[in-house]
Amino acid sequence: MSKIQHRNLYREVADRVRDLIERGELMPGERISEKELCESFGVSRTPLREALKVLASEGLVELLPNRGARVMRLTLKMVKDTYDLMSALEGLSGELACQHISDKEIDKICGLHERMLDHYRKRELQEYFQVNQQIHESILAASNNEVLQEMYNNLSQRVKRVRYSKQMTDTFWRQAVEDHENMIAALKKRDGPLLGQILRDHLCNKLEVASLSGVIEEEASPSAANS
Amino acid sequence: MSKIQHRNLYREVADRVRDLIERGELMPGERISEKELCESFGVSRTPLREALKVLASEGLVELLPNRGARVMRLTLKMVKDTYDLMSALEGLSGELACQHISDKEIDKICGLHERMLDHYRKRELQEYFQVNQQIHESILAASNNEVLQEMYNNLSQRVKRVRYSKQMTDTFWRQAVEDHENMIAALKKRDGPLLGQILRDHLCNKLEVASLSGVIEEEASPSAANS
DNA sequence: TGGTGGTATTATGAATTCAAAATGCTAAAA
DNA sequence: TTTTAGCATTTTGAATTCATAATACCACCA
Repeated sequence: MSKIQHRNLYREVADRVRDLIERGELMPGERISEKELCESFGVSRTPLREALKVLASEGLVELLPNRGARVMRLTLKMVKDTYDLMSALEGLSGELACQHISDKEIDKICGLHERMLDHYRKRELQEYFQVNQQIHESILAASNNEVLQEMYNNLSQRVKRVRYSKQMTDTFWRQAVEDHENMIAALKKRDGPLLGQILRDHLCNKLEVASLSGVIEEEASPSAANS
Repeated sequence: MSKIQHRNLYREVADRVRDLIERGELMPGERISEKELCESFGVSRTPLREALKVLASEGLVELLPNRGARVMRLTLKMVKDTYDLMSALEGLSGELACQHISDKEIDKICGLHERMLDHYRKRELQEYFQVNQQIHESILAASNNEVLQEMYNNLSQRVKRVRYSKQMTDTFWRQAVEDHENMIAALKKRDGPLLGQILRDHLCNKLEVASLSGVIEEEASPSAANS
């Protein structure tokens, strides 16, 4: 029996705004007009304002007192810092996963790994990333630590909108796949410390950061803030 | 020149409620009556409700749709999970600190370390914990990663109210001090991976968890929820 | 006596209203 | 021509009001 979802308006609104930010319809630094959004959602200002408060404490939105809200702007440093954090959390997730994971779950992840290898061999970058992400998500889920999952998802949400333009060089890609081979081995042995180490050092995140150096505006470029 | 603090009511209110929770004037599971709090703060319901939304997404408060707010109840598992997370974050903070920390800051931490040792020798538990905490905070600050600091502080806030009744056995205490000796050594060498490792495994957190097993109600004991 | 149904009360959710701050515009002065 | 003062407009902050869901209470019935 599935739970009855008492959805309040402010939750609904928060989800919608989150979505707008994620898909880039609200750009970083862009002013969020309460009036405009209220009209497009067909709600009054109260639930919208409540939603904005929530999004602010999630780090997606910036509230300037008496001057409204704007989509949080990501500096290169913030993104780097966030990825560092995510690596550490992934490390922990691996360590914990080894303590809790069932044989069946390991099998499932191995299956994903095989599929990933397949996409690697066929050089299907898009599909590769997708399965790759599923593997990391599975490990995170196996950690059996909900606080960890909540935090990781929050961080991931923050940087989601800059997740594109991942150009893999051949050497990087090979190294990443090698990391995954080692991960699977550690997982099968249920060697938590080892899996943790591998995940913390896994260069997938590091790579993304590296490839970002051009994509994000560095520090406050005042012009980008306006309108 | 210090920034002008445009403090909105909802921030003020959130701080006040956070404080009430931290100091145990609002107990876990206790119903939060909007009317009552509004009257005691002398504000209308709007800013209070906004504050509650924020506190909810900070994990301090639980919002039951159409049924009001209550102080988040901590299960033993949640606290354990949170401490696991905090250890991982401390590990990261150590790793990063080694990359950024100045000689002067290292000196400062060494000074704190000496003071801590002194309290250890004199068996001044209270003072020991205080200086101990300052050391960890200094390392966190030296990490130069604000996202990390924000997240650590949030987690710390969540479990603050169960931070008491730390009874140290002699062996534990000695081990903890030994850890600190190694930490200082790693810090002086600026050996990030080593300091990270030590901090992740530092049994201070593990100890606290262990000592909690009796303190917190395990899982939903329905009676504790009411009134 | 225990349980069910229905009404009254209370508390929450959301819209509206009122107040205050910020912004934009025009005009006057340096 | 540029700057600044002052007013009008817009936008945000907070209180109030209205609507709706939850709770408490009581009578009625088995």
